[in-house]
Amino acid sequence: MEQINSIKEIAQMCGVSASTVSRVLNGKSYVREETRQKVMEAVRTTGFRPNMIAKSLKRGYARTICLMVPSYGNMIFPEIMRGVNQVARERGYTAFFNITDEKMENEAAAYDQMRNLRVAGFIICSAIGDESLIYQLREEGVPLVLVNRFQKEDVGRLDTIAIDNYRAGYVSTQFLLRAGRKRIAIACGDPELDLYNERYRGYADALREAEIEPDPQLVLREPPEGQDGFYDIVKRIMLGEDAPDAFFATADSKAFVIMRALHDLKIRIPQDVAVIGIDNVELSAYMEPPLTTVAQPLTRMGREAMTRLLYQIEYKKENGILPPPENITLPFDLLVRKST
Amino acid sequence: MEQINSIKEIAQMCGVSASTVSRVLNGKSYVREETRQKVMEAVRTTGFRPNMIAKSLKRGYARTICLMVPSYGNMIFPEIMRGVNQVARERGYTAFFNITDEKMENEAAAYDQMRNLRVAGFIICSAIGDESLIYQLREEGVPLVLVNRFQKEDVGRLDTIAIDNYRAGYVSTQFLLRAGRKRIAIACGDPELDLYNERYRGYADALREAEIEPDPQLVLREPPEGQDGFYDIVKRIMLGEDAPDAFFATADSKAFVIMRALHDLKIRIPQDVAVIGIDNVELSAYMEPPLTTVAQPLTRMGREAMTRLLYQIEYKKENGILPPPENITLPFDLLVRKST
DNA sequence: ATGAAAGCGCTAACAG
DNA sequence: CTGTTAGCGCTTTCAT
Repeated sequence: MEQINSIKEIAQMCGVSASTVSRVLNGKSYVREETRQKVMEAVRTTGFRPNMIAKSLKRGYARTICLMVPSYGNMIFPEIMRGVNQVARERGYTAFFNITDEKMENEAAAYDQMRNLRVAGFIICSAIGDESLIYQLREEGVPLVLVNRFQKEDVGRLDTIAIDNYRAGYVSTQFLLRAGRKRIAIACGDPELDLYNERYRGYADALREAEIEPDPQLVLREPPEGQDGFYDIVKRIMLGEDAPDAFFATADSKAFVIMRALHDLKIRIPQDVAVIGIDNVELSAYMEPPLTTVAQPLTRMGREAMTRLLYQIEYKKENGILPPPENITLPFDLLVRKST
Repeated sequence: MEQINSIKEIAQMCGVSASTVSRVLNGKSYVREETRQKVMEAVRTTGFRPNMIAKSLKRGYARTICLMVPSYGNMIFPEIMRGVNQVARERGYTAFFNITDEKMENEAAAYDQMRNLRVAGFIICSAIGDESLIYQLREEGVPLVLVNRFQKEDVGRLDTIAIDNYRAGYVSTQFLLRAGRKRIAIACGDPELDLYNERYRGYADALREAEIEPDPQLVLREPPEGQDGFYDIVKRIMLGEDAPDAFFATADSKAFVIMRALHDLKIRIPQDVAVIGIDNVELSAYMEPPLTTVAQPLTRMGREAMTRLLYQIEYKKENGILPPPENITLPFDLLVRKST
């Protein structure tokens, strides 16, 4: 059983033409049952593998997509990847990944390389910075979906998937308030990421609604070169006057750092200070105490993103253009655990 | 600036032949500087993208590789992926990923699909179970590297990368012993995974060397359907007589569960019971208390795996066959933190 | 129902 | 230094 690498060789074995083999393999056209059997048999015994590269060349694009991920930092991306991968597999697609390490130059290089590979589309958790590359893609008619990270201006112009980050911030803060917390600090994320600004807005609004004016002292921003992120900041603020009695971390990963600092200060959670996060990455439940958090449906986000991307791809094939952008907002869950 | 999709169109624009354009693009052959300029100019202004699919078809395989990952469960895989991705990018390759969710059927399907895509090779963290598929690949001359998960029999037959798991188990246990712990329980991993058996062997040998006969009571095995893994087991053993004074978790993820159980029992770590893990995933440092662990160089493992895979690919191109297998053992570090 | 031929975009002899 | 030709494996008219 030597290496058979082409439809043509199968054809010769069966005494038919390559087109016939192609037809039985794709089942698109009628073939006499007898020849069909014969071909199938040859395919089976030789272990023939259809060459997807050749198919892609003919088709003009590959049944592959690219997933762009900024980092593995806060552990939300593996779960998104998982969802993407599931749907891709179900639909005969394969996913490339690119971890950009939060560098736009890496992301740009990846777009280039991926487009040369004629991927059918992109699922993007973009590095922080300029979005013009993404608009350029869209203008050129490249199917793409932004997950989680996008700007307000993108709504209506690009396809997006996320939770309602404003609500998430609002709900978390309100929950803390209702639990009787008065001085709630917020650990903000990068202000270049709109999702964090939204979460802040929700926080501020919840506070005002409770007739508390947000205290600038309690609005914590990560230092640019922040090795340990909020660690030092938390220590400082807790040692000062008017220390907060709760922290709203705009991401679980930030909550972990905060809890670390609190533990090191021998401050009890939640008796002295409550902590709430957003994400619900897997390990949140294993923190001490287990972290109360707003759960994002991460794997589902990946699934929906891939599903939507495939819709775009198919729509474009039929209509020649991308469908109007759709902005999907997924529901979230407040998971009350022991840190509040 | 209309869409230019082929070298041929560039050629026409410049009044040269396609081969000339190919030559300047690949810089493999001499071209008159003047024509070179002209072509480059045309390429630049048209935004021409060389079609990698066509190149792959010509070459016979694609400059892509496939990374097979069983799950995102214990968080070691994202870091491996990162290393793979880095080297791939440096070397003009792109990586597909497949998350098999620990199901061999998914893995098998992925091998098929990937081979149809003519990937140049595989980096494999295999699902638990039959390895015959992998041997079949090797026999067919497919470049591949196993990372972390492999059997003793694979050594000398397949390319592998891992730490010395026996030593890791030995060192962890010895460390606990030297810290004065007497009754050290071990949380074993799936016995189908040799790396866990090795870690166990190291544990047992360290114990014997200290003239302690391993107590079967203290050898903890995860129940097959273990939702919460070791959670219940730890609770039970701690409540019984002769409770252990230390836990050696054969993976950080297991240590997290153990610590959770201990906290819930109000048992103090490390005063009452010490805990040590293996892996050093990012969050280990944020546990309460921070987890002492044997650090695997995960990103480096990914880098080395990709590097080795590329070596295999190149070797095979030159010699027609795979190089003799190499088994790479990477050094690890004992990171002493507060849980011991 | 099937075959012949052309072509997807590129590279690699082979000529000149 | 450059052009011509053939072919990588497959699909797709267009005939028959």
